[in-house]
Formats: sequence, C-alpha cells, structure tokens
Amino acid sequence: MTESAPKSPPKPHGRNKSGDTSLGEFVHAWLRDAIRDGSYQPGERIREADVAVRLDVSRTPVREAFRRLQADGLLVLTPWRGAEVAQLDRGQVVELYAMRRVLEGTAAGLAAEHASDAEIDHLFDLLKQDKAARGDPGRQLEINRAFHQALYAAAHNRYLLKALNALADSLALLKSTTYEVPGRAAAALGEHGIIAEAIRNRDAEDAERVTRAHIESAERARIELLFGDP
Amino acid sequence: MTESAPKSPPKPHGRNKSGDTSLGEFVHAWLRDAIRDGSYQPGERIREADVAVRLDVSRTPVREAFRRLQADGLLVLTPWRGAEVAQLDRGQVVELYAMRRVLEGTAAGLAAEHASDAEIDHLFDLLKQDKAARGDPGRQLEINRAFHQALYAAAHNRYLLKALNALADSLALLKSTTYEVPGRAAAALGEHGIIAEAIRNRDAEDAERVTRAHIESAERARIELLFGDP
DNA sequence: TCGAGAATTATTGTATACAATTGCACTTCA
DNA sequence: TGAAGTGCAATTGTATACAATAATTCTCGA
Repeated sequence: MTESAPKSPPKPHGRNKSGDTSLGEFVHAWLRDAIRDGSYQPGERIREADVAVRLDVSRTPVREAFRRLQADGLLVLTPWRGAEVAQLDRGQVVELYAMRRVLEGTAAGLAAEHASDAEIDHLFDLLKQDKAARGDPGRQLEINRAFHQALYAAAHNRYLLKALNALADSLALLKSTTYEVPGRAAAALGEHGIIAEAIRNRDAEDAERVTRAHIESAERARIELLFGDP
Repeated sequence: MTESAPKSPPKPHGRNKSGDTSLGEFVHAWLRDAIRDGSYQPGERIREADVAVRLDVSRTPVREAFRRLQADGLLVLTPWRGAEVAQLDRGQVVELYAMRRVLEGTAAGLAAEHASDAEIDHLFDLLKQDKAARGDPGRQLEINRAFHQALYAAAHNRYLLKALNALADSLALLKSTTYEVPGRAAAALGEHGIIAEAIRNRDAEDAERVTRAHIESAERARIELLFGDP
C-alpha cells in the first residue's frame, strides 16, 4: 500500500516485452483491455496508486494513461476525485449508434469507391473464416471485429478511421455483446456478406444503405439486450 | 535555461486566475490557442522545458497537455524526439473535408429533427449578427464559428459534437482561413441562411444536402487558397 | 579531406517526494 | 439525539531528481 516499502532496484525502462514503446503506452493498452473485458466495470473507481502497484510502475505513466483514456471517453476524471470508468445511459447508447450508423455507412460508401482489390479480397476472406467459425462465438466475435476494422481501413480516410475506433472503444463499455442474442451472429454474417458484395460491385450508395441497415439491426439487438423493451 | 535558478517559493497550485481547474488544463488550453493563432507553426518542434519555463510551471502539467494535444491530433509525439505541431498534407486536407462534409451534414439533419425552437432562434440571431458585421472580417469569422458550434449543439448528439470539435481543431492547423478568399464570407453567409431555413422547416434531408454543399464550397475555397489549382 | 566511430550533450521517460484538496469520521454542543 | 464544526486520512496535483535514449560533435585514421 505504502510506496516506501523496500522496492526492487530501479529497473531500466527500455522497451518492455510487449510492443509498446513506453510504459505510458503499455499502461494505456492494459487499462483499455481491462475495461474492454470487464475487469474494470463501468462506474467503478480506479486509483492511480492501485494500478501503479499492480503493474509495478510509478504513478507517472499511469497518469499519462488516465489522460489518454479520458480523451478516448473511457474514463471520467474529476479533479481530486480521480478516475471512474465511464458508463453509458440509454440516451448515450442511442446517440452512439446513431453516430455509428452514419460513420460506418460512410466507411462502406468510401470503401466501395476507394478500396483496393486486395482489400476487397480480404473482406471476403474474413467472411469465409467467419462461416468456418460457426459454433465458436468467441472466434466469430473476433472475426467480426476484424471485418469491421478491414472495412474502416478500406475507406482510406484517417479521420474517419480515428472516429470509428473511438466509437468502438465507447461501445466496449457495454459489457455484453449483441452476439449473445440468439441468431444475431448468423444474421450479422449475412449482413456482412451483403455489404462486401456491394463494395465489390463498387456501388457506394448501396454499400452505405445496407451498412446503415446492418448497424440498425445491431442497435435493435443491443437495445433489446440492455433494456429488454425495443 | 537551467531549472536550478533560485525560484520563487513553491507556489500553491490551487485554481489559477483562469477558469482552469488544474495547471495541466491551463497548459492544454494555452498551447491549443497558441497553435490556433499560429504562435506555434505546423512542423515546429516544441520542447517540454521551454513551455514549462515560459508558463512557469514544471514539466509535469506540460507533459499532460502534450498527451491531450496528441490525442486531439494537434501534436505529433515521437518517443525521445518530443513534440511537433502536426502539419497536414494535401491528402489529409481532402480527407478532413470529406469527413467534415459527412459530419456537418449529419449535424444539420439531426438539428432539423431535434433542435429546440430556442436553438433555431439562436441560429437566426447569429445570422443577423453576421449581416451586421459585414466589413469586419474578424468579427464575421468569430460569428461563423459560433454558427457552426450552434449547429453542432442543436444536433443533440454528444459523440457527433466531440468528433466535430476534433475536426475543427485539426482545421485550425491550416493557418489561413477561407474568409481570405474574396467573396467567401458573403457566400458563406448566404449558405448559412439556407441551412438555417431548412432546419426551421424541419426538413432533415434538405438540411443535410445544403450543408454538404456548404462544406464543399468551403473546401473549394480552401484548396484554392492552399494549392492554387482547384 | 572525408568518413566512420566514439564521446558528449540535449531532451525525453520514469520515479518519487511533497503540497493541496476533499471526504469522512469523530467530537461537541444545543 | 441530532446537527454542525473540526481534524485526520486518503488521494490526486505538482515539482524535481535521475536514467535512458537519440542527435550532435569531435577525433582519428585512411
């Protein structure tokens, strides 16, 4: 608890075993993942010193990570009160999905215009993998993420990519995933297929339309999951 | 230069005269404004110690500000190289405006659906002020900003607001403003009027359409200003 | 004279000491 | 008994010392 305990000798702070360049980045990634997988629940308070002790670093990189996570919207920092994992009310969830519908639709539209053939191949490859993973929800979830990431990248717009990633982070604050709704995984797979098809056809308008529909059905599943009355 | 100079006695770090709650926030705001008004030029390197000495604070709050500005996309931080004011290449400018077209259009569409009557009144009030400020470019620029901010707020979507503000920050990296193009201020005023009208009519589709057109003409002015060959 | 390598220096990354603030528990008085 | 005031503990904000790294300069040899 106290920091005056006989610590190990000051360790060099060069690259740590992960691919992070600095401890601050390492802590950022760690906390982000911890929030994602629910180790830290929304609304829970996080103390700098706790994290520092747990990761065996000083408070400095922890503070750095806190600021970044605040900017990402994952933490709420109040002066002299510290950090709390953000929690979304119903209104925010609705706003989040409204935003996602727009951005994701835009990404699909731009992808239809700008995606390279290799990028389109990659989308279809992921679809194939998804089909193969039927019955393995964990794997499907992973591939689902990859599909959306591939879609974002194919749009070739850095600002859009950044905004979509920020949105995805906020979405991670909702503990459960829509794949827990019966049939949702299969439905999503089908919708992904339609999206990929539209992109291959270079039909931007159609790609945007079907993608918005995809997000809308994801939102319906989400609202049902969270609040039980769609 | 050296920090060991006989400093003033350790000053209390309570609320400073500005409305900032912490020094970190104060430094953040200061740097942000300095980048906005060109005191720090894009591409210019900024050293932590310099800022610290200049603002008479330690490096800690400066570092904090640097991280936030990096998250905002205003600074580029390379490990052990420090901070550089971000600079946008032509591709980024195009991507930025593509994004802005989408988000700003979406904001207008949502505003048409969700804006309160008071918010719509505010938009028209700003239009009136803008007309009155004809001939005063500085004031017009200020009102222009306020108009767009009011538009963002009227959309009632926190994520959209945040994304648009981030975009506006990046836009500030371009030193000049499109109002330097002859006739641009007047054209913008007219376009703003059309947007406000569409919102008052609660015509979301039209509001989005005319707003996208507005951003497109702003982009044309920008590209001409920056690169001279539209 | 030029280039490769080593020492030096400038600058950032990290750790930690200390100050300031807040919230809570305890005391005290009506 | 309850409520208000006061002191203490927990926690964050800030300053600064030190370590590590990268850029720069200097030296020496071909």
